[in-house]
Amino acid sequence: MPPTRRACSVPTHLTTTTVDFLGTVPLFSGLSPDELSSFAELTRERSYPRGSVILFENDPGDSLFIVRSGRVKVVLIGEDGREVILGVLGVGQHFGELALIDEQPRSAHVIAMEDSSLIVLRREDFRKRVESSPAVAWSLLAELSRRLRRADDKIGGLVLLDVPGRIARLLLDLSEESGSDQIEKSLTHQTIAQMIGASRETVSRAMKEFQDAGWINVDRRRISVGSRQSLEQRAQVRE
Amino acid sequence: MPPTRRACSVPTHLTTTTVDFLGTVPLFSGLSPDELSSFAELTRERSYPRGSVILFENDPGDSLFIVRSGRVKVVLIGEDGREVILGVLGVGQHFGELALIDEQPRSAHVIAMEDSSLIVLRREDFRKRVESSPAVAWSLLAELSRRLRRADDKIGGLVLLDVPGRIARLLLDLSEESGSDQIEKSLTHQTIAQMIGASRETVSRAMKEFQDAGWINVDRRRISVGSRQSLEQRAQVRE
DNA sequence: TTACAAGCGTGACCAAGGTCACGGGCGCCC
DNA sequence: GGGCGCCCGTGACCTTGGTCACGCTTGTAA
Repeated sequence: MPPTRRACSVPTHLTTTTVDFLGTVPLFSGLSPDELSSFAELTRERSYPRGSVILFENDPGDSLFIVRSGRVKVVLIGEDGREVILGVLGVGQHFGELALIDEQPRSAHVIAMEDSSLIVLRREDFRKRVESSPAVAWSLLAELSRRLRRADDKIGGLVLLDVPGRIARLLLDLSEESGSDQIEKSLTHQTIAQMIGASRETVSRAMKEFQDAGWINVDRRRISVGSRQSLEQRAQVRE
Repeated sequence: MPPTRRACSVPTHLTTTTVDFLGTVPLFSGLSPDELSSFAELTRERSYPRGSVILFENDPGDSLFIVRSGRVKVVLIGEDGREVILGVLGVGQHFGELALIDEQPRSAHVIAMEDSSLIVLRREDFRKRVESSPAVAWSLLAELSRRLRRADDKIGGLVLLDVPGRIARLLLDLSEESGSDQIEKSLTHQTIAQMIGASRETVSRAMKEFQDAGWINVDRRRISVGSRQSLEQRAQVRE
């Protein structure tokens, strides 16, 4: 699947379109055009080729990033090299707020999954904005809340569900996110495995069962949900 | 271990002491005495006996709670009855913000581990404060960040570490929290098991090994860390 | 077209850890 | 003091799922 590369945009700093783009970012919904453009001025744009590391765990880090194009993953890496994917962020989503709020070092690596272009904001600039604009503070709270819920969910899933259950839950989440039975992004079994804490092989076997049961359909690496209900049931704790 | 029950406080509404107490809560650090007392007026206080459920997962929920005395646990419960402890909150800590920020239903149960007394704030009252006081918004952001980091850590631990590793990490966290090698609260193996997603028996065996190795000392259910370094090493991924 | 790299399917094997079943210690309340 | 309720220690099993080792498919590049 080809990386979403637009003919137009190369690193040159195109202030006008940046403003427009920022207007579409949920974090900044509720800002007036004026506020938006004053924001946009503080902004830099950087591109990262697929596979490049955007930030490292334990770096001090003092910037906020917003995905302008492409897709990035947030991962933990064990010393043996195994990866755990904490999240996948697409266009309009942001990361790096934590280090920026509490001044702790970065808590995970972030890696570009496709060629990606990111908007960068420095701590002090961002901080001032947040403090002076309750709307931004509130969206930020809302976003962190959402992530915290997801994280807690994930913990619950890891402890209470077996691997097929976790896959079922993941698929339901993804389809909900895309708003249809189709899951937008094509995912490899390897990636799924890293998202739910399992091995590639086990995912393969479970996915096959789901297909055979008719709960999902897979066509050229694109998954769609057949029977939401069966999946939901499978995603429940059983005894 | 006896529940911390003070001779003084029964449900009567003692505004003065409430203000003093709120002043010690991290969430409200940075508020002027005036602001504090106007806050205190919006407040109710309730007591919960040990074991009682303070709030249920999926309840709509529109209040914020602050622990005034006692201790509560945040838990997920599978339909087979297994419990996962997401966190344990002590005096001065708060819960219930999420439902209050994003208006989603509660994401977990909260249960009193000891007889506890809680301060309750209603959504609208709290919301107004947050919006008008950047300091509170900022502490809230900081607290959510902290929790998010911990949650992500926990996810990493669940996927990358074996049971002894997770215990080691937990012990290190707890001792850090208490600021000494002694771990304040006495924990049963059962509780530890639920905190790290393991069975009581496995915890028993692992703890015994740690003792035999001299990494920890246990005296009448009170744990203290002997060799921090060995624990740290055990809490790393190994191959 | 061939060639090569990713990704997938599957079988065989193994081990971490869950489950069950006890027995024993310790504190508490009658 | 006797009984009861918790907690902990430990052995015997068994299941889930990780690991290894292949070989097959498919998509992409020369």
